[in-house]
Amino acid sequence: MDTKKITKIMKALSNPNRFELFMEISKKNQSSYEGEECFVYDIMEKFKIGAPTISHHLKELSNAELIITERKGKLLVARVNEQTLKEFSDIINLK
Amino acid sequence: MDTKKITKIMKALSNPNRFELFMEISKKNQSSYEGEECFVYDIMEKFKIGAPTISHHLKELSNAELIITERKGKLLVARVNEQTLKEFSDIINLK
DNA sequence: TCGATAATTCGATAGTTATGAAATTATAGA
DNA sequence: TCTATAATTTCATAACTATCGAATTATCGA
Repeated sequence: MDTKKITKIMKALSNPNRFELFMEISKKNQSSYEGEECFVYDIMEKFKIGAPTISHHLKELSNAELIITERKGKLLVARVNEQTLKEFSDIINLK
Repeated sequence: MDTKKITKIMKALSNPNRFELFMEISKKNQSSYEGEECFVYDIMEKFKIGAPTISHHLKELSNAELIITERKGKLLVARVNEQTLKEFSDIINLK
């Protein structure tokens, strides 16, 4: 994981709303939520920001490969990209 | 460590030049360099950016409490704030 | 196929940021 | 006190970003 990739992840998580959004997706991915799916529409209601902005933030998280999104009918399902997260935390620990 | 603090650190490390600057400071803090001090002036020559920009980046890293700076005569010494780095990596690992 | 709902795209805007040139400040040595 | 060097501050600017309203697209159910 090179500087470009790392800083892209950092930037994706540097906006408070986007960070909280990621945390929310991450939380829903926990085992305690097993079986349930993380629909962005549900999450969205927790935030005070509009749909276009959510869409923009999701794209940023997706571009940084922090999440993987998939459409289920009308709804969007998001889940954490464990691979990226692992590589990222490994690097942070090195320092 | 709350969202505001975390995202401030993320932002501080989201600029490639600033990230490399931090890594350089971090590297000089390793045990293999023990005894030597990390003078910003020395580091600066490795980067293609000017002194005012370095100054700006150092302030950002300092504001995020990622580094601690101290003046030694004409030169500036920088070292990693281990406390912040530890708290930060703990949080990244949680996710 | 039509209407409703979820999501995205487009266009605009206010705010932020990285950068450098020029000026200023701090410090050490002569 | 003068000079040279290291660092910071100030100012300007180009580029980027978060956000929203409006328009558009995708999908499902009737």
